[in-house]
Amino acid sequence: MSSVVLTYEQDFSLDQTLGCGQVFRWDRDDKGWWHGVVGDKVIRIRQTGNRLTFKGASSSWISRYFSLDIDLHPVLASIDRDPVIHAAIRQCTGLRLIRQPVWECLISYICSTNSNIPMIRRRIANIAAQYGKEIMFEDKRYFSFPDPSVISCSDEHSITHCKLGYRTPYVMDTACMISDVRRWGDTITAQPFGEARRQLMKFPGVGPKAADCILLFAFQKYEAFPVDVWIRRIMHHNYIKNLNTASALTTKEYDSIRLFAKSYFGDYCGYAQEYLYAARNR
DNA sequence: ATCCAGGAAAACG
DNA sequence: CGTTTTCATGGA
Repeated sequence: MSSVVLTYEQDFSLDQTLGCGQVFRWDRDDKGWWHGVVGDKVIRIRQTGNRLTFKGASSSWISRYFSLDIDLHPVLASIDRDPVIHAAIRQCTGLRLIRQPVWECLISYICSTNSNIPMIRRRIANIAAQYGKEIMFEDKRYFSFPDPSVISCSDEHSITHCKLGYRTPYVMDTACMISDVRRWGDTITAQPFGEARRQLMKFPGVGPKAADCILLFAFQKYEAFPVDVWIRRIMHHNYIKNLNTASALTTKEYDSIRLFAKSYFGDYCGYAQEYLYAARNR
């Protein structure tokens, strides 16, 4: 078991960060221990005050995954522009955007459409149990998230156990597109925001919302501002009064919301989005 | 039964 | 081009 002591500048909350809905493979027990699978690692971690205690990964890995290397104060100061976002920041103190593995994040948000978080979690767990490698950790079984080639080479029948619904062909076809491209994520990382977004949206099942989530959670492109039904409501209620929320969210309205957010909150509007989302109704 | 959930694609005018 | 319908699943 290793531990690191957080400095004041790091201002980190493990519970806020893992519980806000940005990631789907972590669970918290009643004693405050979190267990999660990231890549082929199983990690056990807990926070007591300013100390993180964990096993399953190195200190440098933990620091990078949870973005502890980023000074949060100037980020939050830049988005803290009004009482609404200010209250959300105070309510969710220590929430950080983590660095997710890109391939798993891509599939996760393809699986997220028109669903609630428990359903998304179940689908991803099903995919890992069906195709991942078994990992024993403290006498319990966990499953890594499978590589693209494992899914693309599988038969059509086995994936039906994952209960992906109409998303099944999206996941299969995306796996096929990725499986023969080595380190495809590097090409996305190298692109500026707009071009990276367009390239992500070429994958079947990836529209504006999924692309923005992937850019934010896996590629650290903090100018992304994902607009889901919750964020749309929050923005309508607090920032943009003349939205017609009775009808479906069109591409034009989606862009008007995210571009407003970009100009209003600035280059870290993605952080504003996540604080507003995390503070939605708790 | 009806509606909703971190939407996207296809079909329709 | 913008708008409407369909898609599969499970919980409330």
